[in-house]
Amino acid sequence: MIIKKNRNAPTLVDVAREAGVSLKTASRVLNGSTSVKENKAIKIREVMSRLGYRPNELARGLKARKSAAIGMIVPNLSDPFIASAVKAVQEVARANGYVVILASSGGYPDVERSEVESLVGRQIDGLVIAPADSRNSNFSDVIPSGLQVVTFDQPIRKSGFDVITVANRRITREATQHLLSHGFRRIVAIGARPHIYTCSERVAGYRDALRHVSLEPRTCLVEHESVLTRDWLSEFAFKKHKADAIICLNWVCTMLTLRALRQLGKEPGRDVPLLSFDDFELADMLTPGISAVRQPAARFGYEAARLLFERLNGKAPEQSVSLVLPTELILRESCGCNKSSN
Amino acid sequence: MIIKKNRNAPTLVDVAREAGVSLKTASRVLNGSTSVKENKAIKIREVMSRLGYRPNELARGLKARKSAAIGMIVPNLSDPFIASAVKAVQEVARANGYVVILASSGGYPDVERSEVESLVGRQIDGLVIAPADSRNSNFSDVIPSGLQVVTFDQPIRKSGFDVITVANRRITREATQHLLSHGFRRIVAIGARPHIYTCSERVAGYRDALRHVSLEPRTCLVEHESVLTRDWLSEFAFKKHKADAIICLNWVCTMLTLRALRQLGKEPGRDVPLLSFDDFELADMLTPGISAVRQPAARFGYEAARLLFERLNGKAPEQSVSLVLPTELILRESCGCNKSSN
DNA sequence: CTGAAAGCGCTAACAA
DNA sequence: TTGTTAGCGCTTTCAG
Repeated sequence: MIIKKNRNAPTLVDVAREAGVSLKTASRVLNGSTSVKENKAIKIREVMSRLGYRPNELARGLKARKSAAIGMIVPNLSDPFIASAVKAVQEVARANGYVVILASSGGYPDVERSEVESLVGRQIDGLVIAPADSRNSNFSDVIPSGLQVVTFDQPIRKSGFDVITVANRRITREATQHLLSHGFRRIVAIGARPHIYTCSERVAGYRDALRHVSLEPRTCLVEHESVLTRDWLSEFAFKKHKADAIICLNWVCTMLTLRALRQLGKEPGRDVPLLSFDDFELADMLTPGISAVRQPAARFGYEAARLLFERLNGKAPEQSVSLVLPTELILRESCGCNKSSN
Repeated sequence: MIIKKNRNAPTLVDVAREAGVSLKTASRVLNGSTSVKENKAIKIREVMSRLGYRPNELARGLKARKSAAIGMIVPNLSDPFIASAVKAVQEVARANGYVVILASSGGYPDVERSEVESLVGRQIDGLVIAPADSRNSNFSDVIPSGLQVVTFDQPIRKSGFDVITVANRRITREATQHLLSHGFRRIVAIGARPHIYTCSERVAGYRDALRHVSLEPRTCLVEHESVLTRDWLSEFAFKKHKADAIICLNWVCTMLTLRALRQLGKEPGRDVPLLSFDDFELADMLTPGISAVRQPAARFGYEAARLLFERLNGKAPEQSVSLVLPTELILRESCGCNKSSN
């Protein structure tokens, strides 16, 4: 129970003493300064490895006023889109000698805010964040002026942070138009958390497409994904809107809709044509294959991290940059394509 | 380009000065000590919030010799099983006032080792790790004696670390026996990285089952998942072993096999009965549904973190604990069950 | 109940 | 090329 006082963890002082040099000289070799006599340097390095010396990054950070750590906050790690982005950020960070502190907001602005505060307290040098809510994510006031922030997936309004997105509205319009081109007229859009940016942009794109052909939009939007059940779908998509096709506005919605449809005895894509915003593993393995809008998940992470490190290295534009990544509309069968070959 | 000297970030000294008390008194309030006159405490708190004071955790950690951070190292964030575990660990850590630094090894012991060194240098208080390789994961020598380590998914041999696993061998034996019960006789096991613990245990379980009925094992093991292509599958599983059923030994193998089968014009589960070690989203949505061994992914994370924090709080058994989590064999149709209802 | 002073491990002036 | 001397922001004896 009592923690043994480890006379452990050799410090730079130990190294210096052992090598018979001053602290500063040891520090110099640690930091790769050239101005140290080669023989001393060798000796010091030898002592370091003999003692198993590891510099204390906390102390370094305290002194240098930087931690060599970046924070990353995401709403939901279970979403493969997010997982890919995290992975990419971690890789880029590592390549830059940085470490990433990962937090998750669960999509709640208040926990997001508290996570930001926690990370700031840890003196992170930068922050990559997929905001919980474009409008209500509220932490600009706790970001110290030196801290670089890059957002992805959705922007934070009036924040001035760099942002990486896709053309949500345009691609959703195109996807909807594609569905229209198959002759469907009662296309319902299924989305969650209608107030968040990505959802509202996609809804807007969907509306654009319908309005263009003078059709009435039929949206089924839930406050929270958990509402999206079989009965809900039956009630709204079918009883109310008489859906003859469905477009799901994010990955979670697609997963839930697929399952709900099955429970209603309707085969997704066959009995009910369907298109998914967000592609996913196995989308092509379902029968029929699910047509989808594909976002470059890993690239979100790469670009966010790249941008962040450019800023940290002082080589980035003055103003905040807004990067729009390309998307792809992957046509498989569920949208109505290639029915014959099915 | 030139970083502006921010006369920013108020420190405790600023707070104390502003409140007209000594540094120590401010510190006491910060740490919730009771022995401070209420009126002073109030004043200090008021100043803190007015100044937007945030304690510098680096400095705290330096002094306290602990960072309130734990490290987590995983082989592959894209694997949903791993993602769930990470999510769970993060949640538990947050609940304990800790932060998690996430690193990924890509399955390579040498990068894993370097990540461990990096984390240790950051003075993490604990480490949760899904080792890259049970036999070759090699970093015990860089773990300071005070650092608590919990491994999951696979143990590290002779490490003495706590470990959380499932009964890989038993459940794979049972899964194989289930396949046998359907009358299949040329069941091939497809796995990757045969030297790692989970793979070899599962292969052993598979062998147990076949040996029990005097059948010859037919294993198709690749050094790396990337080898698992359509042609490879055709060559080994079918030309060589004449597979009449397949058992995939992990998620990645399942994904690749599913796809390869389709490319060979064989419908997984219909033309080739199949069972997957690792359940996955949509396993039930494929036609036929894919039967699978389900590991309690999130529980791996919860238990690992729980155990770690028990140790950090000094309330855990002296000796290292080995926890075996329950698994489930989810029978859908791909194994040969319920063909009629299909 | 409160404060002065020392120091966690490291780096950065500033000499020597 | 080297060493001495201050701190980074915080906690903590140990006196008052």
